[in-house]
Amino acid sequence: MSQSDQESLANDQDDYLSNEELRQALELLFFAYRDFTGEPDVILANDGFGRAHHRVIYFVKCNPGITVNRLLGILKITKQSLSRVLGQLVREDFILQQTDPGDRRRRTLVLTDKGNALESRLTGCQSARIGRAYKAAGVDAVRGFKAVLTQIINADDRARFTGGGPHTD
Amino acid sequence: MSQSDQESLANDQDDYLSNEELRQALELLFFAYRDFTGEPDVILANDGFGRAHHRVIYFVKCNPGITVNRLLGILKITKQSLSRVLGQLVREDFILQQTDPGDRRRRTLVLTDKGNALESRLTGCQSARIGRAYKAAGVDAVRGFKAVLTQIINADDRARFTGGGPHTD
DNA sequence: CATATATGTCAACAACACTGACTTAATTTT
DNA sequence: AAAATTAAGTCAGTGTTGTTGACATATATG
Repeated sequence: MSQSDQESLANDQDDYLSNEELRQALELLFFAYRDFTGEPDVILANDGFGRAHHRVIYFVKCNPGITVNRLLGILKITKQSLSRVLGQLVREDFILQQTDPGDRRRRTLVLTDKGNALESRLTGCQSARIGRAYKAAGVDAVRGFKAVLTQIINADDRARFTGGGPHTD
Repeated sequence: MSQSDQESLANDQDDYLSNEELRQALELLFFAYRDFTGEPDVILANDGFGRAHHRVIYFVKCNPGITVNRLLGILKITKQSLSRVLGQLVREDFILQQTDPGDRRRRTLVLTDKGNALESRLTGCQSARIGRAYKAAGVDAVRGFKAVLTQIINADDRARFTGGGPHTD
């Protein structure tokens, strides 16, 4: 008996855990993420940027004064990958990078006015999409949406949402 | 008054539509999608494949006999991008491509046994992740999860989920 | 002073998307 | 039957985003 056959039998009792239900979830995530990122990608392309720039701008906005190392921890990419993108954003005056007075090895990052303006445009269209979806689905659905998404996230990053603040350690 | 200030005022009445709530949704989607795709990426790398191969294998599995054009419509990438990935999968015997007898311009795609085996492994770990999340969050949360994700998807693809069958036109 | 940490940089490489131009084969339309 | 359209494939070039590995510099900590 194959693994998937076993799963079918095991899940026959709970139809919300059936293979078909799970398969639908995979597709929902694929299409939702594709469309969720589609609009910002167009805006970014105008400035010669990509999705990676968006992520950096977003997390600097939410964590003003964040250091490069902490940003790497959130994004989980190599410093060489971040460096290319971050360097562009700093050179083109979207992000201000300053030496941390407390520990002069560290560089703190904040958005410039230019960076804030771009961040607003990017997050604006994503927020609008989510807002429309939230409104159409209703407040109870939103609770479920967040509960399931939180559980999908790996345990080590889940605390960022179940706990209190941003928690970027 | 800035755009975001206007939004704040407009949304102060519904706290589930506040800027902070929407911002949290953006992050949930980012982290959930990152971790959702993390495990399959490792498996794919063993075969020298990437996420694009996964998507092709997945949609061929769910739509056996699908044509190249319909696959392009689902993935929304260029035929040159698909060609590279699909060509590899056909050459390495994960996908069987045959001329459609009804319209000999068309090529129909199905997974080989080898392709089915890989698909099971890939979808298996994603299904397991979703299954755990569903079980932990509960059946009511799942209903909300699907309702919100469906609304996030662009209207033209939303019918794939609100309606009956796969509907890949 | 030695070691560890934070950051940056150079080089090479791979996956995956894009545009644009062109070809071949088969079907449909006129 | 000729013309137009559709389905699929190919070649060439480009850009974003990630990777590994090696190395450099400044600062902090032991």
